[in-house]
Amino acid sequence: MTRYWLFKTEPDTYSIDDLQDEGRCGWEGIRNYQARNRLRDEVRAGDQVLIYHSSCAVPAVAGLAKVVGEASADPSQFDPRSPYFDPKSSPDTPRWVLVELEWQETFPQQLPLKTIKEDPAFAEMELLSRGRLSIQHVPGDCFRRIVKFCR
DNA sequence: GCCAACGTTGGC
DNA sequence: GCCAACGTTGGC
Repeated sequence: MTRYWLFKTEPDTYSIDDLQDEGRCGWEGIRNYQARNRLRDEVRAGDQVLIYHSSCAVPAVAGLAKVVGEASADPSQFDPRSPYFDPKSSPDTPRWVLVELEWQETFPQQLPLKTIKEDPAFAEMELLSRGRLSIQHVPGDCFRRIVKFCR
């Protein structure tokens, strides 16, 4: 069963345009246990992922990607030069995982957080109740509404 | 840049 | 295992 997700990213660090340029990428740097557990236990190949830009002028849903690789050890946790380095993790028992994403669309029209907050149809979005969680579930009807709005 | 909300750490 | 202190996130 295809699931729908929203992954947050700071566009100054990695944006939907970067993903479009690269085509696909390992979604590295998730360092929160609840988000990690979702990546490891729930995110599956074929799932659809809305890419959300946070900590920027207009926080908004900016594009669409697809999961093409399921959870594996995030190499950045072992790299002392990476901002995501975790000295408490080891290759024997990796603490953090990543999934592989493939770019699908960079939306011509972004859907701002402001609009999501104002429209009762988006009341179930985790952006409203669990804004800090970086890997969020998206109800199917919300997903379809968002994609329709943004295209 | 502020600060509220939330997650993590570590002493007990 | 509790919880106070501390650190981080992210909208504004």
